[in-house]
Amino acid sequence: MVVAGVNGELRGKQQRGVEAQRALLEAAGAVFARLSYAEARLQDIADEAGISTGSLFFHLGNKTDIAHTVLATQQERMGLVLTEVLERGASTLDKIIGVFDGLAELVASDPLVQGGIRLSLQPATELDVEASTPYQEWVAVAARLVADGQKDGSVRDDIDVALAAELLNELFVGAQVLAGLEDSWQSLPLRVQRGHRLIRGLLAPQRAASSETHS
Amino acid sequence: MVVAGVNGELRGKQQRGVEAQRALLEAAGAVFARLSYAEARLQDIADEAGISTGSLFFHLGNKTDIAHTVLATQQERMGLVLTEVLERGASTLDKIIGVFDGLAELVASDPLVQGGIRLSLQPATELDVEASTPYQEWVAVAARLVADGQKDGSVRDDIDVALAAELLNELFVGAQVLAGLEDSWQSLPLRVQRGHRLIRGLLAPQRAASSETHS
Amino acid sequence: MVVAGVNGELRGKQQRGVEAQRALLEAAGAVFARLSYAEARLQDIADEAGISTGSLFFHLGNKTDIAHTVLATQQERMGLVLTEVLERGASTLDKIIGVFDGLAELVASDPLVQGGIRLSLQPATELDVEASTPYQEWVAVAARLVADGQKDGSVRDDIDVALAAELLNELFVGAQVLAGLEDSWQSLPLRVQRGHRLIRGLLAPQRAASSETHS
Amino acid sequence: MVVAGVNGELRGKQQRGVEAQRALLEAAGAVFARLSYAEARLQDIADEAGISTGSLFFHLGNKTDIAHTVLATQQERMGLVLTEVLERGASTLDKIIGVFDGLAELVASDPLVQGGIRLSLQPATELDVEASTPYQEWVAVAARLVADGQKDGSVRDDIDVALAAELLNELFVGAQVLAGLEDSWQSLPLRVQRGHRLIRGLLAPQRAASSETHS
DNA sequence: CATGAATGAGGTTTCATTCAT
DNA sequence: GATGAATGAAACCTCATTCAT
Repeated sequence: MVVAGVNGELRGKQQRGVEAQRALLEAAGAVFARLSYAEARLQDIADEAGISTGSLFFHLGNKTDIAHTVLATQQERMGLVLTEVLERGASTLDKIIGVFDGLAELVASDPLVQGGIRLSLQPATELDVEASTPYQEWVAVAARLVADGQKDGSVRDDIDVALAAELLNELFVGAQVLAGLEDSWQSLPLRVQRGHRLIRGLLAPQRAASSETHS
Repeated sequence: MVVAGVNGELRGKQQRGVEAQRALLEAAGAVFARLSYAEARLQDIADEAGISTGSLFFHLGNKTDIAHTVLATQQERMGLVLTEVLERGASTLDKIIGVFDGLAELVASDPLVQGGIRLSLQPATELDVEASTPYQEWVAVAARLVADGQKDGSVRDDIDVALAAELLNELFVGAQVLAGLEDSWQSLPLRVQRGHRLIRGLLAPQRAASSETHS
Repeated sequence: MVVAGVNGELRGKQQRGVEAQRALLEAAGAVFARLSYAEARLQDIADEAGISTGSLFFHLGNKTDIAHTVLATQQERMGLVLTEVLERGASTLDKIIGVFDGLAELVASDPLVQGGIRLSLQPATELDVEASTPYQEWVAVAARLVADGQKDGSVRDDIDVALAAELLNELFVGAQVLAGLEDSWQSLPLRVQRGHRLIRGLLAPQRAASSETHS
Repeated sequence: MVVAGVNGELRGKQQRGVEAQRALLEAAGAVFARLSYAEARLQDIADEAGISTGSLFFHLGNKTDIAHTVLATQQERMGLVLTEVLERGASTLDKIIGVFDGLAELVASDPLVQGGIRLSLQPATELDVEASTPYQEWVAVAARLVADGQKDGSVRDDIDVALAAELLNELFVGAQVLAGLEDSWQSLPLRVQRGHRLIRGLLAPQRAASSETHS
């Protein structure tokens, strides 16, 4: 059938284009993960992807366009982890910890996400503006979860929700940064795990006190 | 004495040189505080200091030299805060918190230190290597303090020293990074203060439990 | 006849090709009319024609090929106007003025001709050579017409034919250029009309003197 | 005297800078005189001036900056010719013709002015806006002169001032363009001289009719 | 010591042209 | 025939570094 042929061709070409774009993005993320925005050369990205700089421009546009797309994709993937964890049946406190673990796992295994993190931590004049806003969003997410936990009883009542959210965020960001410097995020899941006790101590109801945090 | 006179003159010249160098370093730090290493132009630093690029080279050398000197000076100043706090008569736990407060104050008020922080958080290929080691040193400092606290009884016994040191470091780094993004570190002292309760909850002996952390 | 059929088919195909080529040429002319040769991108032409760059090459070849074809077509169309006007029954002086009017009308209404004008007025290293020769041809045409006018009495005798031809050409070129800058040649017919009196004053026999040129 | 020395040095440096800038501008004008804006490479200009592209940027800035400066300098030089001619004691009609001659001489001998002309005749998207306005100014100048001529009697009364100014402009622009194509403006003074009779025929009072225009 | 003009390598971006589909 | 992804050369621009004054 001609129609089918045409469709197939179109899908084939689109498919190729989309795939190439995805591959290029991964390469870009990997480069931004190990070089600062200004230091990363488009040539590096093109080499990493095995294509020419001309094609790079064709598919992803500007250097700033590339960075923005990496950032957007990173947010998307982190958002996916969030929703996936939230769908699990568990106490809210367990979900909070699950989110940390899930994100740590994602960061440790996905170079594009690593690149996004590096980008969002830099003061790149060319990108700025929305670079820092994601962190505010994550604080909001944390606050919502803590409040939910208070409703279902898995988080103690006498806690300042905003403060707790801020501290959780600082802790995670600190772990991210240090893991990034130390071993390219390979140790992030471990670092997060080592923080479980502190988090439970901070959030869990008083019963047994926060003795878990301690050896 | 003639010799003394000559020495005095020399010292005067050296002095002048040192002062000029110090002023240039401050300018460099301020620039690195708002621009990434690769984005910062030597012209920017020269402009900020009100001198010519030629003089900049004469006094501070290479771009990498400049960055290294900024980093070294930052470490020096942070070290000064540390020793100063440790000399105070107080329980070790109070000293730990005092160090955090002192460093936060320093970071918030000293552009050169801000520049050093930015530099040490970047994956600048040209600098690297020793960039990340300072953080390990601070972890070691924290570990030593926690252990001291256990000896004088201001820190609970049943704690994993290394783990606690790591967590303290992560918390401080996270606060640093987020304060840097949010308002150029102006909010860092406040952020650190808001963490006091969590730290006491983590470290203080069990008596009243960690109820302080909560509102 | 089979042969005829084949021929017809071929002619049909050729016909289609020729039509497509013509449409593409119009698009090319329109682009060259508003962008300099070097600034005009083949992509612009393809977009204007609503086809792909690949097809553009198939039909029109090189960028230089395209420009040359536009120039040739422009000359062709201007030549058509010339022969058409010359076939009218009228005094030679009226024909001269008629040629000016006809060309002005053509330029104002035909984007391809506009493109050709722009191309022939540029010092495009890639094209050059023959770009300027057309103007010499038009001077020759003018000279021939002025001489003819002297023979049929519609042009005064005591005139330097070559000089008059040169001046007529300068006047027309000047009007073209200024109309092009001012409003994309929309005002060219008007500009030429406003020159009628000057031309008649220059060429017409002495009877009433050149009082017509004046208000 | 120290002050004198400092002043001398400053003036020396400034002097050098200004001279270098002037030399570069001349080179830029020469290049724009033979290549279209888009075709002219900064390398060409730097080569013509015997310096590096870096210095070119240092002294003249952007490519657009360079073009704008060339255009401004061209206008300035043409304005100088205008005022110089107008200061001569002569009838207004003679001044009008004197302006044409003076400008023709300038154009023929000054490569920077030639470059300015080429630039102002191109539809360079990057420059546009003020590129075409100079011509309107010259029409205004012509109109003023023609009106002045009517007052002192050197120009006939029964003439449409605006129309005459427009025609004079067209004639000069046409001569410019054709002389540029033919022999890089070397023939422009001659071309303008050959137009003297036509101009006098157009503007001079009726007495002897415009018989001068004719051989 | 200080200045700022000069350099040149290197980065980003553009675009004519080709070719597999 | 038609498409558009791919290429690579070349253009513009930036900036660390040097050096004559």
